[in-house]
Amino acid sequence: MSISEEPARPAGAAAAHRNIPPASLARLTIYLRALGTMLADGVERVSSDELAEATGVNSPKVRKDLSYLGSYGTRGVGYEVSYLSGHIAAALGLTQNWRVAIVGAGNLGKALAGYPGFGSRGFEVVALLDSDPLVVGQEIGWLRVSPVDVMETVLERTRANMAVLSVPADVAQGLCDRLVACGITSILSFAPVVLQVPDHVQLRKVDMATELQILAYHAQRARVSDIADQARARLAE
Amino acid sequence: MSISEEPARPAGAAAAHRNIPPASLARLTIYLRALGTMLADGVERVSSDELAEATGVNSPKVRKDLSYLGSYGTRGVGYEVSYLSGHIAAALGLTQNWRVAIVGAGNLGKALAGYPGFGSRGFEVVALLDSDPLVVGQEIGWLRVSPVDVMETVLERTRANMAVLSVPADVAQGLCDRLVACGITSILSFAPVVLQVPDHVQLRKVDMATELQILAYHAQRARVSDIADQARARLAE
DNA sequence: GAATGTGAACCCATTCACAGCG
DNA sequence: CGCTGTGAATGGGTTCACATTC
Repeated sequence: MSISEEPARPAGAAAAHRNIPPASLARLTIYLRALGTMLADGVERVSSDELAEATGVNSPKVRKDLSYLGSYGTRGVGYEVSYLSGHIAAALGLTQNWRVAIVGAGNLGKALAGYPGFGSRGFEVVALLDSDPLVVGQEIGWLRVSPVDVMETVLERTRANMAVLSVPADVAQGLCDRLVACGITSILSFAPVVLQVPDHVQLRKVDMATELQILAYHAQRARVSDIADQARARLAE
Repeated sequence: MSISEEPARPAGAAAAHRNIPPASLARLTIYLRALGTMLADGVERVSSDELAEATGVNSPKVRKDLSYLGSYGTRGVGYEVSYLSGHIAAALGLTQNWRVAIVGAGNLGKALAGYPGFGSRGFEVVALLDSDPLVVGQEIGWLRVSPVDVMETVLERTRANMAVLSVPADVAQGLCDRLVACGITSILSFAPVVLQVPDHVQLRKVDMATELQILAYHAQRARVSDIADQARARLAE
């Protein structure tokens, strides 16, 4: 609850303007990354055209997306990189620190724990959990893998407020339930199953099988079209 | 080209009905997985309601999605699991075998190579490539890691027709270009950068940073709403 | 002059209700 | 009678043009 509802905000709320459409939200994270590299390169100003070029979207879309946050540009000039970057980060809620627990320290969990852009933007991995006795106790980066048995204790001690599930499909729902019971309300799952969570919990899924199958569909279509093209070409002779 | 065009198909094409809307396409892969586990459980028939329940969508949506493939259900009864499963697989182009090259054999690449549901549905990992001399030569599953230097040779020998990019951001575009030059037209990238590819290449991106930031946005909004709720509650007293 | 910000038009996706069929 | 399949209505996202501002 309280998500997806918009009960006529009493106005005057500091950050968090009107709610951002999901499609725009996803793109804002991309703009943010592009702005980050520009900032690192010492670029000071950017136009919607340039930002569009860098992120692979078109410029009206960029402007519309940015307009959901408010007017942070200068007409005739463009956007100041650091200023815009800061405002997007604030709108996304990246000014506070998010403490992430990674459940499942297999290859995927290890890869995620070592993910560079992770620590940077307000995210910190505070716990790594696994059920395998051979993995428990291993040091990954600055962290030691804890046993999942004591997940509840670890989550409380580390005050984690987000979780990543990188475990096999058959144990995902059980662990997900335990995370929810611990009060975690933001979960990113890599497990190839549909997970059930209460309404107040935000669950996002990354699914490689889905992605590959979508690619397969398009590749197949391209092949079929090619064959059709060839057939037409032959007929045209 | 030839993708996203629909030049009045001359009718009579075997598989590949009219093109499936992207949103439906993504869900079809989920139905397919659910049907797979049902099949394994010996379930023979399923209704749109049950399939909806299992996949977390609503039943009219399920029916509409399935209707894009044609009429494979029986009114008053439901769908035969194996029959429907087969038709979805065919529509997605999973009847042929896709040979996937994984570029980048770090933790992520290794995790992907070992991904279980991978080999199952028409996908086979045929090559694993890395630039690190310490990683090259390692055996992961049934595969030996090859040096990226000879990527072109390996791709040709293995007749790979799909690629997964699991490499750091700064080398992703270069490797992507080389994949395209090799004739690869389907690429799944895990690198946190915007990649430029020609129109005829299908590129999909999985981006953990984006996912976490979207979660952060919602979590922050929930928090803000909660505070607002509390304020309202206090005022109401 | 140049580029932002936005209302209006357009297009795709979801929802709904119900006709059609076993 | 039950459940599928689908047109029609609704809602959200994208595109476009242009008024607006520096």
